[in-house]
Amino acid sequence: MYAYTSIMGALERDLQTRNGMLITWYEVLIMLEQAPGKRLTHGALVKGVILTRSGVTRLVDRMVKEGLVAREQSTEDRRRSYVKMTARGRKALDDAGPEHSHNVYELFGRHLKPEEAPAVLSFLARLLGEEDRNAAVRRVDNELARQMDDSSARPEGGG
Amino acid sequence: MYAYTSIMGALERDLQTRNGMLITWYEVLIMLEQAPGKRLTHGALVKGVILTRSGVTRLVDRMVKEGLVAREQSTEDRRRSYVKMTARGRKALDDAGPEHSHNVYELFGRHLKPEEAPAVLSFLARLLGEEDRNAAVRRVDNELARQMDDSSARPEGGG
DNA sequence: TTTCAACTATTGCTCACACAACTATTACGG
DNA sequence: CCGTAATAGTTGTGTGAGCAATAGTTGAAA
Repeated sequence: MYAYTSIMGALERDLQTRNGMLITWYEVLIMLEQAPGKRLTHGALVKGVILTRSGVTRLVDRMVKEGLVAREQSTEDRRRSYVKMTARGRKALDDAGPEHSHNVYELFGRHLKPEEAPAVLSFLARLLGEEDRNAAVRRVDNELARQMDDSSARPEGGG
Repeated sequence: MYAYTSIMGALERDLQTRNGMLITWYEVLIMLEQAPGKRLTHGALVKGVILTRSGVTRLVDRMVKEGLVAREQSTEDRRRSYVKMTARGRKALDDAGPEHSHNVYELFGRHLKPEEAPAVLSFLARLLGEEDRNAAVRRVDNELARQMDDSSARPEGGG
């Protein structure tokens, strides 16, 4: 078990470096896309991504530098600053999507047999359900389910 | 799914910071304990821990500094240096063991229903089986199984 | 209005890690 | 024996992250 988490960390690292797109960036872009108004505060990102406030500040810094997102101060509450996707970010997301799905499939979906899926998914859901990461869990669940579908429809794993 | 790996990373971080004992240190100590002659080369550690050579060098550096392990040059091959557990490391391992088991149980075992265990474990085994981390996988499997036993015998999760 | 607490984001500092270049040693082929 | 490759470990450098301290903003109470 001590190895369990380390291994997951390693897989995460694999995912990060396989393409140019880092998984954290991808996560942020996905969150922004799904957000009402296509924008989120740092605080909202902190809840969705597994980072501290400072981590989010710097993550957003890097993404701004790459032109993927832009900051925009809130007019109602000047403590807040919204993070918005740029056209460039939009494009990056579109480009990375298929590749990312492919990686996910390669790493996970390919090994997840249909008859195991319910057990694995419900285990993961319970595992994470008690944390304040419910949104993330739901997304995991959704995407894994989608991967399962894809894997039968298109065994090459693209998407 | 993009969230999946990040979440695992977060859990890893939890495990690391919950006690004084970092999970990587614990892993090294466990490996040393199980090793024939209670000693391992850096190379062997690289295979077991999820780190590069340089990472292991520095990890061992830190552990040496804390007095948990000691380096010892091989006489047959002077490129090699063995890492050996010290008495202090031995004690640290004994102290951390129960706490660690408790954490593992809290984080994982508690959520793993017996009827789900086979699916979850075999999924994880396949997931990781193709990598060159077979040893780690086997340990995961063993320890998870043990956790399952413990959880029925002593629901408080101690070890 | 001033003051104070709560909140949002940023910055300084340090850490653990990867990558790549390096040193030292050993194995192999001539 | 010498030179070349292969191996084991170390070190320089850069990066992403957390923690703690900080600045600025808001709301509420005196």
